[in-house]
Amino acid sequence: MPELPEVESYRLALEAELLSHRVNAVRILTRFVVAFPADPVAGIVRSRTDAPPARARFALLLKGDTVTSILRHGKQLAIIGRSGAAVAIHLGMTGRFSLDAAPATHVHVTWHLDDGRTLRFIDPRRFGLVAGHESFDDLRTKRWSRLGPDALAITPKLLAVACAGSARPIKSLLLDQSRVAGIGNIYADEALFAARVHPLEPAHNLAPDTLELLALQLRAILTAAIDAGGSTIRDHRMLVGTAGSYQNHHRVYARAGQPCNTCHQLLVGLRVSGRATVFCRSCQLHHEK
DNA sequence: CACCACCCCTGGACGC
DNA sequence: TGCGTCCAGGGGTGGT
Repeated sequence: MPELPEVESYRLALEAELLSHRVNAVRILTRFVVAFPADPVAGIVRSRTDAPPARARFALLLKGDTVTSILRHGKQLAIIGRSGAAVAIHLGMTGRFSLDAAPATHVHVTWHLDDGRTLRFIDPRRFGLVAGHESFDDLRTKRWSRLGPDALAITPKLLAVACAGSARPIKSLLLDQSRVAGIGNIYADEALFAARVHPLEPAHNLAPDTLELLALQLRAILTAAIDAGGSTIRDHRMLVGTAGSYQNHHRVYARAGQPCNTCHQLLVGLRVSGRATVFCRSCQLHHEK
């Protein structure tokens, strides 16, 4: 569920709360969600049956380190320590952070701070990942190099490059993190509606002015969603338990069968790349090149 | 390269 | 109340 706006909201909150704080201790409660790129395949997949991490590995998760910066690319975060170590965090579908002392289930990793607070990584479905890297350079090379340009900084030119030569439906392409990083099912549908683009339109058919509008709408919607603290669907919560409010601005997501806000025709649901997709048949047209 | 089925998981909604 | 079933949908893998 967390897409770029939700992850960026976490980044801003973590920046405000963690910067210049020391991590006294790190605990791994679920080895399953933790990976170290030095492991044979863990650069890509998490290490399922590994022995407990060696003591030195905890330094890669910032034990004894001081947080100096928090970065984001697409839906992934990097928490950087003064030593240079960098922790990559991918929230998957149900991952979240908590600084609450309140008890929680599905807590997998905890960072115990110098002021007594505890940062928790919580993820019921365990699709998320916490990965310790020796440096941000290592993290970027092994993890972020496979991602396309960040969606928040997308330009018509970058979007045109991403779409070039691809006959895939534009919605599939927007969801492909190696083409553009950060867009998930909610914001893909919202941006396509705002740009009046049909989700099944082959990507290479989009005319320059359509690409320009789509890039513009993507940035506008992602920015507005960040300003609203993201979308709160089900129990997604921000760092200290507050909810985002952008779900109140969704115009098509999860609204199949309801009237279009613009033309009042009933919105249509279909599946694209296995994802539930909602669009308006009269507002979102196939475009001719 | 693109698409698909399948898998990793749990919780909430819904029908009976 | 409780049980079975479906759905949510990020992303890796392996097959066609």
